[in-house]
Amino acid sequence: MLPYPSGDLHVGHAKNYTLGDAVARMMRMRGYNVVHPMGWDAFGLPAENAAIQRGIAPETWTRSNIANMERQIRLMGTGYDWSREFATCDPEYYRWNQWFFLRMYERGLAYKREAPVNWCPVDQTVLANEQVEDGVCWRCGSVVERRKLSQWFLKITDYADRLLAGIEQLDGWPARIKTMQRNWIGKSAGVTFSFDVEHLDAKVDVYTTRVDTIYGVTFIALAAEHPAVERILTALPERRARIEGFAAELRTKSELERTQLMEKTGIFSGAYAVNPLSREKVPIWVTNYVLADYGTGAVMGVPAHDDRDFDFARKHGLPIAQVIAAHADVPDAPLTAAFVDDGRLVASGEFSGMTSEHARTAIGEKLARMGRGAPTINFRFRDWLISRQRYWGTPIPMIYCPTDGEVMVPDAALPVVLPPEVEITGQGSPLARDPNFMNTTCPKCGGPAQRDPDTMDTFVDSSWYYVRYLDSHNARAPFDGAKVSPWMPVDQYIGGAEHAVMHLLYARFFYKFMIDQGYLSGPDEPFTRLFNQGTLLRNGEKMSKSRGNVVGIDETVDTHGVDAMRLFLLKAAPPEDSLEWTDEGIVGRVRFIARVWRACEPLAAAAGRISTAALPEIRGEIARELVRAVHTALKSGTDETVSKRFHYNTTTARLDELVNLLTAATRDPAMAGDPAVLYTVAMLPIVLAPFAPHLADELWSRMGKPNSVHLEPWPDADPAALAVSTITLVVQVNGKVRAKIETAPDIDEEAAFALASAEPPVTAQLAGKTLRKRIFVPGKLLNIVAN
RNA sequence: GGGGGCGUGGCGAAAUGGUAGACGCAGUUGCCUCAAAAGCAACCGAGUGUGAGCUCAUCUCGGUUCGAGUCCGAGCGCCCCCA
Repeated sequence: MLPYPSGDLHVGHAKNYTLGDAVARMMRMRGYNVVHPMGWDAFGLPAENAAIQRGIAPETWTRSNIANMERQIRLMGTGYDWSREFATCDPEYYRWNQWFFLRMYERGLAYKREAPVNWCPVDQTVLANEQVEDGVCWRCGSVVERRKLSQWFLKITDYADRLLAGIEQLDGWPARIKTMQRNWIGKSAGVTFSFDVEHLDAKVDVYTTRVDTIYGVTFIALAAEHPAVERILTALPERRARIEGFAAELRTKSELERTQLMEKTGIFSGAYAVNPLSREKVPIWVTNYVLADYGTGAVMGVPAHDDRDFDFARKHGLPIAQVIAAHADVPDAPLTAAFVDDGRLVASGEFSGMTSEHARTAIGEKLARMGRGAPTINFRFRDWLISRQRYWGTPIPMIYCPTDGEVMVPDAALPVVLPPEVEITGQGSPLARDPNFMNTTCPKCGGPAQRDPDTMDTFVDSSWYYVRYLDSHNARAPFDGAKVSPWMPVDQYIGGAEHAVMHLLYARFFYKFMIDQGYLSGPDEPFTRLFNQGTLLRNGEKMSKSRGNVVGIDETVDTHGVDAMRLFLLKAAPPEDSLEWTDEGIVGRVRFIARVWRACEPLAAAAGRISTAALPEIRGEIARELVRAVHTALKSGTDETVSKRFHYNTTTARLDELVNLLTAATRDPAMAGDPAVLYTVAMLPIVLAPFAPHLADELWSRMGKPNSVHLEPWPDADPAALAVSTITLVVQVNGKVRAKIETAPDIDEEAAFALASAEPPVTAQLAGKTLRKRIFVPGKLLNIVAN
């Protein structure tokens, strides 16, 4: 885990930690070597906001939050290995962010370019595409603006094919996360080809996946920022004022407004393009719904076969030419909506009559022979923009020299340390205002030079931390490949679905890079299994500070105790579901703990003297049921862990049944001193250990055991203990239950039928009917079919 | 619009083609107590019957099957992702 140290934890956080802790404890008890580390994703905006609002230095604020959160996480009884702890704001950690950046720079995977970027006006910084959700900032929710700035990017698109192909190997990941990643990467196969602009020595490249609709092009839509716009305006100066006005208005709009909210509008540029196949002249429009940095920034408008183009053509009175039909004949009725399915080509010259699929190949080849186009693979996602105009992050280790230009900070000069005393106002880049930081010397020529004033996206920090945990204190390298490789990949990753296309994509990219560079060896996917936890709700809403519905860990532990909190979080719902917090529900777990205590504590000393290596002597039915309940609970815990289903809500139900039986037995004078009772008391701490670690260890110590119960193995259930002497055989007539017979588990069909035939309800149902068939499920059911 | 998931008592849920509602919360009753709390015990889907029981019941309608909460198809509703 690498949580953000927000300061004060609520029971929603506890839900996540509790499941991981139960799994880790269970695996450890089952004999595995488990690394279960904890550290801090410590850089990020809230620390700067605290500095602005309360005048506390980001480092001070962060360190005090870490201290408090560590206290709370320890309070929860989690078994983390604290010797591996680090915070990403430690220079010993972030120097390796800088080191990775430089290695990527050397290989052309980190580059600087001016581009229209997402700008959050509230957080005063740029955002990566993954961090813009429905056009708003993922962190503060304000509408994101477009700005053109010079920024650092990591070339994640170089890994697009491998990131996509790798998803197929991730059998242990939820299908929905894999689908989200596939959609985000958004690979499409199409054709890029060019239209000539009439009377101008200019071309407009378009990319399309539907080149089969090329004869239906009735206009070309350009982004306002497209370079051809300027060429056209130079040739047609009388249009300049209107088009520049339109473009200027657009620049202030966000991507969200332009692509989804605003009506699709545009303005005729005055120029025409020539369809390379049909030689038809089509008008070129400047529009608001084509984005400059997506594809080629130009779209061929095919109103008959694209929804957006259809809307646009309707509004501006452009022709709608149908060139694909469900059948091979030309339709006579005009379209009332775009026909977006594949079909047969009509009115498409030599290609008429072909299927869409066939035509896409044929037309693509023709355009290629004409030297006008080429098949193109396009990806929806773009390179990862990592520059942030903020203070509390990893400084970008680059220097700008008037003579030598862009120069890397030499490895020996790392880390570039964040200066402690910087004024943070929330306006502009804080580091840019600090001359002591900014002014440096060029590593090449020794002359005066400037540092990069930006810091890295904090998702860089979390892209490789899981490897650092395996060699946390290495001062010479991010980690020693020989030391970490045997442990990687991570067997079980637990987290929420909110990371589907941010952290989980970045981390996969980073890991592939690390494998490629030989920093460590093994398969190039970092997380074998991923488990998505459901969210914790309160009054039907996600628990969060901003909604004001938080239930704190400290107050919950004060009132009800840690183990009760853990047990409730595990019991109330399966872990992948959302869970509604109720103050009444936890009371049930407090009662459970009290019942365990009342039943076990008086017998602990005696129980501590018996051996649990073998099953106890069974002296009666109560004893048999008790021992069976112990092993049923063991089996449930094992099954849920081995299957990776982690439905410990059902395991806690088995614990309830066990304790209910034990309570009854301890109140029964006939059971006083019974070996099965003592055996149950002795085994209970073991089956409780992963879930209620404090209660388990306290009982264990009352049993006189010198070591912790958490060093004990979790035994496999003993089949002899699970065996039953009688079963309930269900008797059905025509599929309906008519009788239940207590009988021996190994009863055969004939004997079962004989018994069933003696049951009055069965006889009544069979009266006057002919037997057709018998279905016998040994040990379970007999179904008699008759009519 | 496309793709995916979900729909079970008053509530959280269980049941991976074989007794629907385990376990817990809330509730009802009894024991204990001067009394209350706690604890312990019993009940706790609906209808009907004195009762053993019978009938109905897992969003709706179909289908497959000896048997469907579970598998298949259509619809309704909610949630998520992509447009």
